[in-house]
Amino acid sequence: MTVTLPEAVFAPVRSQTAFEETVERLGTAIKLGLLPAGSQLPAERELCARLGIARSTLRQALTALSQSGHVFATRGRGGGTFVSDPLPPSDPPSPEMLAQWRETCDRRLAVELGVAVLAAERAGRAELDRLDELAGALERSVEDFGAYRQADIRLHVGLAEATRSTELVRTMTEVQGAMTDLIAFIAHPPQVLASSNAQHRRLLAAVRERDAMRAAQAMADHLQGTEHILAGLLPDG
Amino acid sequence: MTVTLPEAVFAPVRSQTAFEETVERLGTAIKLGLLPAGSQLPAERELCARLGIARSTLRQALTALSQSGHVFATRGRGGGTFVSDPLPPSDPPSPEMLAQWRETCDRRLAVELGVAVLAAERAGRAELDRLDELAGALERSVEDFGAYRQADIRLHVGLAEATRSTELVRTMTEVQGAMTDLIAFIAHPPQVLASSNAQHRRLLAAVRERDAMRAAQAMADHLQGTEHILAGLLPDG
DNA sequence: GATTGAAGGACGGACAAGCAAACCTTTTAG
DNA sequence: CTAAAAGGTTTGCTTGTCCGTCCTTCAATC
Repeated sequence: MTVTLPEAVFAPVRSQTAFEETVERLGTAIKLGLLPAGSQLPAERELCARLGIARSTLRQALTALSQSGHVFATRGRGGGTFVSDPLPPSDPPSPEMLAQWRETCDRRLAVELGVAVLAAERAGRAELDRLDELAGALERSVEDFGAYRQADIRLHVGLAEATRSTELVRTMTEVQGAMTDLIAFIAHPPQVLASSNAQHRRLLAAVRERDAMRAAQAMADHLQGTEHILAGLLPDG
Repeated sequence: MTVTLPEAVFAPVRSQTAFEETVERLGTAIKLGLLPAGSQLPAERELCARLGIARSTLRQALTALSQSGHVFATRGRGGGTFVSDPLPPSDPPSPEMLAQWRETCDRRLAVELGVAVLAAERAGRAELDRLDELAGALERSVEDFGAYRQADIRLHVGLAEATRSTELVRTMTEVQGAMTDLIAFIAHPPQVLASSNAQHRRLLAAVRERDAMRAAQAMADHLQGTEHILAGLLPDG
């Protein structure tokens, strides 16, 4: 029996710098609305402690984010760093981004399936109620894709939080960021969003009944929608 | 509606150095048997090019791995760097490792479910046959846990390869490395391994029939075994 | 047996990232 | 008015990484 060596072992090592990772994390959180427009970030001295980086490194990141218009700072007592309102227009997805769309969808599938199953096992009553609320908000915004997308993200991230796995929450936000870049420029007629909502409800119902596999199935159906749309628009990844 | 801010946004930034990441990658590949004992690594000058790092950095990593006894080098023409045979005894899992066991299992669940579903969609005939072979090898080694574990890893990584997603393969090897550290010191009687084998067969059958959800279910059942064992032995994560 | 080429091994200079600890400037709450 | 709390600035140091060069070893080949 021959042993096929996965070439992934010798694939390039991607060592992100602390600066890059910070820009990525905060930038994504802002674009996803996890840090709402107008809200205040923790003070620099506190934030760098929380992130485990030096203040100068954090400031580099904040400078980058302020130059791209995602954030602004005011000085003096009572000042601070705030998320811009309104946010700057998002720029079109890069060619590299588009070339990797399938990998991105695959990662998303993995995270979301895992989250669906674990949430079904672990979600508490309060969390379920909150998720239902979010689904309600979602249904009320089928006419405004920006608002819809934001509520959608909250729902998915909320589901991840219900698993009580910080790692999954982190991955989920990362993946949602990548997906947002991909789908920002795709038309989403209200009918599509409505069917998406129906899938959300089925998903939440399955989670509430602690039926992990039905939740997984609902999630898979849900994700397939986006994937088919992308497959129609983009070349194979 | 209040917005719960995921504290994951401000969680510490972990910026691994290229050196650390290389040790981790090669070390894991060796421990998992992806780089078989006795096999030769690519020449340093080639390997550093493939990994996208400087030769001095690679040498740091190789020095570390040779000091830990995972690798040795011979000089001169026809020489090279080779995986040790036999491998050094693995050291017991660190307390931090054990404290994170649940997060590790959660990550594994996500990856493996995703892999199961995608493999069911995409696995080709040849790949399926190879996976069946691996399952056969697995069944022949229920008496020797070391051999069993190695074959098990090959099967799971092989499944990941069948998805044709390099990202999933990378994550799978990473997660399998973490799992190996966790379960190395847990007794696995042949009966347990036998029932594990039955689950493998069910999984592969579902994949062959392109029944994604049955594959997911089979995988979930399979993973639950380890998780229950760990839950019995370790405090809550 | 001499030569050659391919491999690991070692060193030094240049550069960039990151850290730490100050100190400066602005603004407002009290 | 003043103290406190925030962002803004500067400086020096440490460490990781890269690149290039040269050395050493030793089997294959002529």
